[in-house]
Amino acid sequence: MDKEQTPLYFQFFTEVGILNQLSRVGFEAHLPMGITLAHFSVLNHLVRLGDGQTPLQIAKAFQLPKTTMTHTLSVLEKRGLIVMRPNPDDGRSKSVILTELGRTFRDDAIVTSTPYFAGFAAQFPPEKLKDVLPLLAEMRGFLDKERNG
Amino acid sequence: MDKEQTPLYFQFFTEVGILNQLSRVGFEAHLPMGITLAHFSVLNHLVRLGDGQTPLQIAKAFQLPKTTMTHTLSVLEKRGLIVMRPNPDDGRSKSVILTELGRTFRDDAIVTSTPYFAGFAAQFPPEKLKDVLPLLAEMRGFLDKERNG
DNA sequence: CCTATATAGTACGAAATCGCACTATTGGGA
DNA sequence: TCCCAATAGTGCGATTTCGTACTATATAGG
Repeated sequence: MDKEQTPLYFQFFTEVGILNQLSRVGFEAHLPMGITLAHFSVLNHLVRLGDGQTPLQIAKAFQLPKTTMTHTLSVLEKRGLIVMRPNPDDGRSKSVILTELGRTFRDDAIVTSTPYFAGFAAQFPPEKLKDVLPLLAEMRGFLDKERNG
Repeated sequence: MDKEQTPLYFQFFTEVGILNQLSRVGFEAHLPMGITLAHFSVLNHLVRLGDGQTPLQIAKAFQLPKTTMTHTLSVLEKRGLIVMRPNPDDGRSKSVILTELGRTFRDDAIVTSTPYFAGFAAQFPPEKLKDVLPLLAEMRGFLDKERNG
């Protein structure tokens, strides 16, 4: 790699970090007090891909350490948004199940945050996102592969 | 906004979050134990834009709360990478100065992390980054503006 | 000049993040 | 069958993040 290019890559990841920071804070402003993006993301993930997954599967989906997921899930369970059942297929494992409250909570959060996304969408139409999403996903895949192998 | 589009925006910000997560962990693996991306970013910022800035200026540059920056700077000072001087122009404020150790530490970190970026650069050449950087910067600007007013 | 309001930084406490070490369980050989 | 290495989850402690409230200083308006 040309040495001159290094700052460009720093800048790119810095920009990604700030974008993440800003979008997180903006979105959390539309969530009920005490609910973080991490909490919502897990609920959303379970609704989209189906519940019954193990904590480790969820942790891997977000590229987070399993201890972080243990903590997040314990908060969600304390709030009655999920329940943790023993995994019938594996005695070491658990099965994360959405409660009815968790499901409606997720749906409500999407509704209340719609204005936030609408403002953003007015400025950045879907086509623009679709242009860059494949690249971001490819980068994610590359870094993921590099991390594991 | 078309309601059908909401998941696209969720997906976009989720992808940004995971990318941030992966790049942070990957980069921190090349930093000395106990040094985080947040620490390095501040040092890098001071080298690039010049030191003598106030804590609040730095916090704003990264869109972080000033209390977070107070903590980060206290760690950097404890490690001898910066010094905090009173700001001669404003008695309420401080002036963040790089030490020689801080400067060389930053330079060394860039060197040791070069292989990490080289692998990434081989897969994603500079042109690809330059294609998306303006859009990301525009998004950052929009969210920043929305946040403040 | 004086007062009120705004601003810079910090102390503090709560929550999130995460590495390490531990337990329980599994599953693949000897 | 019996190990034993690998895996899932958690307890614990250190660090980071960040909101609230506070102190000190600056600045504008009367």
